[in-house]
Amino acid sequence: MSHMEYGRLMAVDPDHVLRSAAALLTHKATATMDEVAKAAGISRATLHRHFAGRDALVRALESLGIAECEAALDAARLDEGTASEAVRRLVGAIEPAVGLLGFLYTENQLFEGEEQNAGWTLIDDRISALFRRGQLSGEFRIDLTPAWLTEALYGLLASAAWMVQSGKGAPKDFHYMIVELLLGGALRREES
Amino acid sequence: MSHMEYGRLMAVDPDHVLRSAAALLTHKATATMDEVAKAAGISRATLHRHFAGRDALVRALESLGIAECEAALDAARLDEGTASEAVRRLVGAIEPAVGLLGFLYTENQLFEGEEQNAGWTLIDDRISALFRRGQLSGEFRIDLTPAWLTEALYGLLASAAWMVQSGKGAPKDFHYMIVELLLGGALRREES
DNA sequence: TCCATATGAGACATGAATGTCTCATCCTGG
DNA sequence: CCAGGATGAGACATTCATGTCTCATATGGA
Repeated sequence: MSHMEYGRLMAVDPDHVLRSAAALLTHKATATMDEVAKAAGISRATLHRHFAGRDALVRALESLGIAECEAALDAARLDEGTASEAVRRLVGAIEPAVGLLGFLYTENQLFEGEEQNAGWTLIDDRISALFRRGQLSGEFRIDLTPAWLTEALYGLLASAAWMVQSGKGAPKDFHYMIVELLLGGALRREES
Repeated sequence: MSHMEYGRLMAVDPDHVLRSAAALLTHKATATMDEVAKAAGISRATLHRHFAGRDALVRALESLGIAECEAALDAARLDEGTASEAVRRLVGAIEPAVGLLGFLYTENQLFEGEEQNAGWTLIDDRISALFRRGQLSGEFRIDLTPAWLTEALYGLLASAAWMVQSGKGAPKDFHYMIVELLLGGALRREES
């Protein structure tokens, strides 16, 4: 289990370290390796034994983020039911990961020079496919590309997460805000 | 004029320096003071004479971003015509500033510890007032708060800017993508 | 012409984060 | 009980961005 206490001299659980780092870096992206280590309850030396530097740590966090996204995509069962229903399930499933995703998004270190991790492309493709399915079924309008709808979903997730984190919005409204705006837009309708 | 050439030993235009810095930091947020100086065509010493450190430079950029936002709000004439028309004008007017805004958004240094610049609150309030006006006039739905619509606009601006910058979308579609999704949503309508 | 000013170039010190290392200590399995 | 392994604590050097300083030079005004 991942909630056990880690007293001193107990074997380190790399996954526990990663999640502690994610929780810390989510609201303090400039935290030092020492702070990350303290947040995980281990020493800086041990942290460095498991992750050979800040760069490796960020890369590991990226892999964790990709894994959580893929898990959310699986859990949302994007192929079942209407596309709208699938979008609603997706937003709900991905909500626990938005903090980590927001950190990774601002970590421009990941995009400097080298090509981005192929895992993100896979995720983009799966979400784009969902929107395309909705277009083919007649649910979604076709003048907005699936790629844009995907990016827009990311942006709305980030905005809603920011609202909740800054206290300007209630966590219970997170799902409703995103889905309603993404699917319905701001304009008032006479009747649907 | 702001497009003149700055040869050596010519008096420095602080505004030109700021805009060069904004252009550079927009696509390389970790640029050093030396790179910023070179991008502006001046020496690091002179840069430091005008902005006493990176912190001051970022603060100045924040002020510039606020000023550009306010100018966009003025140019968009949010009180005239329908709220939808005002939103369209706003997106068009703020488009040139999205790069700088994106940089400032990821510069979490601005929000660590101290209170955020009151200028942002003013801007938030003006945009929120626009959405509230649309709700009172019956144009916009009332189950989405003005605060959320404002944040959502920010998120969509950032997403669209990212798409354009990464080459996944055409600059000419910037305005259409944002306005159509924000106002109309993804769902297909029979007729409006 | 002459002087004040601003700039460019570069040296230098500082501070912070990082990477590396050693050593004592404590678990855990045999 | 003992040996191997992992950890915590801390010292140490390195790197890099930054802040500060000096000096030579060129510009522009008096």
